[in-house]
Amino acid sequence: MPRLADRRARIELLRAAEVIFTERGLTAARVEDITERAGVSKGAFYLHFQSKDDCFKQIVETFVARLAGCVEPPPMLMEEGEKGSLNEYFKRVHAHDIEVLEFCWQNRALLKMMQAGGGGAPYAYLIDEFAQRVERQVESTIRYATDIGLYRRDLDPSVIAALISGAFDRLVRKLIDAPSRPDIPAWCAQVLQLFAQGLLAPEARAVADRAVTEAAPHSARQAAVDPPASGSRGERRRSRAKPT
Amino acid sequence: MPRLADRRARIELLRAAEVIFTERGLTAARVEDITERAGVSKGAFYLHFQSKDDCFKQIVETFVARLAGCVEPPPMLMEEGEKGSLNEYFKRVHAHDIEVLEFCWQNRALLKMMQAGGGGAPYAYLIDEFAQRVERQVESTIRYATDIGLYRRDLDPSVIAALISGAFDRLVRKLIDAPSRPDIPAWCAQVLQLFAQGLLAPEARAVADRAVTEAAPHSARQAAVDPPASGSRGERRRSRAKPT
Amino acid sequence: MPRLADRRARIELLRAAEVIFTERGLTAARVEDITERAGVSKGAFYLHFQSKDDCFKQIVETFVARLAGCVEPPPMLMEEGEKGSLNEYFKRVHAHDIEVLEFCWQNRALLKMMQAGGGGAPYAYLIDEFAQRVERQVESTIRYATDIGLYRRDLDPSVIAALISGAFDRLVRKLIDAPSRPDIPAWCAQVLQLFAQGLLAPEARAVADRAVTEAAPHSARQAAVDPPASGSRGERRRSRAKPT
Amino acid sequence: MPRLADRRARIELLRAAEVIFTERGLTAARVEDITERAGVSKGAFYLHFQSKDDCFKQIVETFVARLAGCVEPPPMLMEEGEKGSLNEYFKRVHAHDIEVLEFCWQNRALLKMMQAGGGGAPYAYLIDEFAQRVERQVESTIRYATDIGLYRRDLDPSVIAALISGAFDRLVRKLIDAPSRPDIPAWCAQVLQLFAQGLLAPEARAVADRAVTEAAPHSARQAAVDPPASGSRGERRRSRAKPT
DNA sequence: TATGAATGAGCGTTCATTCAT
DNA sequence: CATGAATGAACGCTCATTCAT
Repeated sequence: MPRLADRRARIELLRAAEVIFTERGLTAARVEDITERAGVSKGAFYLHFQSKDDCFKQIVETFVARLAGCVEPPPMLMEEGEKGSLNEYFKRVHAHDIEVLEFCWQNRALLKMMQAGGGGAPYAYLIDEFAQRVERQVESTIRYATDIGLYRRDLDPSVIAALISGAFDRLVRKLIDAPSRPDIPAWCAQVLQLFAQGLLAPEARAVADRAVTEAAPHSARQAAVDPPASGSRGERRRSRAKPT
Repeated sequence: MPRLADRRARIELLRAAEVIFTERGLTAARVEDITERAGVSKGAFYLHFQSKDDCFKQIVETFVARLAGCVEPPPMLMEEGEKGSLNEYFKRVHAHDIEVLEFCWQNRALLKMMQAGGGGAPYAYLIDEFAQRVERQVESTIRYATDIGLYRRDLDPSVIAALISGAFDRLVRKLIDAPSRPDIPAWCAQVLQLFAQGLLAPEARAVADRAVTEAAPHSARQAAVDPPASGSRGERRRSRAKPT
Repeated sequence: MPRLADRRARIELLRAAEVIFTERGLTAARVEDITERAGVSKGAFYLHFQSKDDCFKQIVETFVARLAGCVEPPPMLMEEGEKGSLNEYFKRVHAHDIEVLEFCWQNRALLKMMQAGGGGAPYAYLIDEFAQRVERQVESTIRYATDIGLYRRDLDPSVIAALISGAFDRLVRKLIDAPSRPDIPAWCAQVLQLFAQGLLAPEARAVADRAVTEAAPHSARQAAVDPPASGSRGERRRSRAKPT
Repeated sequence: MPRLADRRARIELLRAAEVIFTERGLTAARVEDITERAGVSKGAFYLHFQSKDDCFKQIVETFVARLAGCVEPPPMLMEEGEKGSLNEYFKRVHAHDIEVLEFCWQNRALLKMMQAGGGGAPYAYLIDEFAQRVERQVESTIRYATDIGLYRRDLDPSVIAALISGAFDRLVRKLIDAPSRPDIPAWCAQVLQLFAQGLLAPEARAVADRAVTEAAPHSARQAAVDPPASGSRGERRRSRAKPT
């Protein structure tokens, strides 16, 4: 038998590549930087990847797929109705937001690379595509909520979707740039707080009142100060993670 | 003082460099691409710039400075008070937003490059710095508005600032990716509509009611449908343009 | 104006490339060997050639074309007939052979490279093609001469063409390997002497008698010994210069 | 003594190497190509050969030795004299030619490689050396035949030897490029036919008449047409198999 | 012995920068 | 000032060879 395939090599290479691509971008990253960091020879790189581009693509595509899987979970839209269900819905949204941010936190190195536009033009599409997919997702949710009378009718779903997903995007950036793990649930509560009011139709506001606050009560940081403050909320499918 | 020939060459080079850097990023852009496009010799490039990096830096720094100048204009914070002044304030904010977006539209090529992370890691700081400056600006505005009782107290200014500037950032991206000039005032109206409700304190909402809708009445796209929809608003100092 | 294009560079590169390719073959030759020898930088090589292969191809193709031009000259086939014309024909053939060998002598470096199979498989076709073209040329001449009764009918033109062109090929090799310029006319006379007898039909031999000896009288080396020896000849159009 | 597995591997490697070297030449052939084709591991290659060059050398030297053994067999020069012996001699010569061509046909793959200059300059000597050895052999035979009055005195043995061995060389090339086994005896008959006339001294021609035709009667292709055609022959020791 | 993963020297090519004109 | 030929450091990738298993 040949020398046992060093299973660590591939993993070390991927880890090193993530870091190097993150630090320098695709073009400026040198294969040798990666192999040096991985502690393997230059040749070993080509045992695992066809080319530098291939390595980059593998990393990014794999990650985008995972990220999409994490973000996408159709947020089981609210089944209109009783106050209780709205409350439940907010809870689910909040939980999902937390999940997404947790995932981003775990993968902050890669996200940084992608945000840094690491691949240059030829790979930017991967990132833009993802961002747009999320944006469209948000948009369709808004349309639905508007149709059932939950959201205000004077909102342009396409513009609002951009604003919401952009907001969430920035939150992710803030997250991955944080030196130490922030209070993610609190952040997510802020997201709910901010958008609930802006989105809900006047009628809904009355009904949904409190729902938001109840859904995200642990708002650690900003101390659930003002109980009367909130207002309901019906959605906010913010998601977003994308970068660049 | 250099001759005319000089200035022409320099300008052509800068224009060409913008395009090439935009298309390929700093590393992948070749000096020859730039000089070819500019219609000058390769040597001429070094008559005007110390190096490729220098050229890139000049372009980006100049632009960031201009952008900052455009965005910054002290937001003449509201001088608390009468309803009228709040209305006035919203009008000013709206006008300013439009100005910023117009500027971005004019310079969309450069913005694209910057968003694409064109310079790679070594220059990302330029962009991040700008983004952070805007974010801090928004944050301090929020703090002020909170202090004077205009904004809800249960908001974490740092998180909210991120969300707002991220939202605006994404709007700018949407703008510069648009194939043809969109209805910028309408977009800005949407921004006001969305955030006003979420930010204002319950007390203020009553007072400021309508102010938003009045401030941005031409909301072309989303047809100022729902009059009762809005609510006042006190701020939103979002701005932001940054990328990457 | 830019530095004057060093017209010598290209020429030096071609000369150096000839030598290096000759010494090592296409694959083993290093671009740096060539540029070093030419006294220019490695980069300069790519100012004149697209790639190493391109350089090789240029050299070989150019040369093959010139060689073909030199060899081809339709040998104005004999217009059957009187002894005199046959004599004339031999003279022309002899003169043409000399011309071809002279050309080969002038370009012996290149020929060596080609004979050495310098280009490896991917370029061998250039050489084989040339060899085959010449062989077919010889073959059709033989057929013609056989048809008009000049050559023996018991010869297989395809086999004989191979033998004759192979013989000439080897002569060329001997020539280009010679340390100093040999007596080319004498060599060519030998060619005539050898093949005339073997090719001519018995009838023609009587008629053509002497023609060969008269056509190439200066047979320096082998001292025109035996006048009665020879016999006429009607052909020998072998030519050929070499392949692979 | 190595085991069976050994021998099998070695043989497979040699067979594969022959093919690969033939197809690509020494430099361009990759060890992996060879081991893949042989169905063994890359490491196995170095169990049998010191290096790629060593493998190439072994193949070529072995083959050249075998080829030399096949070609060389002193052609038991004619023992001057009676007509009968001349006839016999031609028969032996013809038989030997056939043998050589048969050998070449069997080993056409290797011959192709060698002709293609497979080894590049560093190994061309192997081939050139062989060609020269054959040429010298032919030359000395010619001298001998000239001395005993069999051949014309006006031939330059060195030049004629080149022509004859070159002719035979080309015949071998034609042979090994043939898609299917040609009529080797017929080809050899052509060789005799062509050179007999050109080489024999006038005196000998009368004596030896017919000998050639009788020696190679099966001249299938060119149908032993012309009985009066030939003339005797005393030599032709051409052989030769190839060079670079 | 056989395997094939690992190594690293080596080479083709690119391109920022220089400089003779 | 302008030009573009020349330079050479740098980098992606290949592949002969080694060696742990």
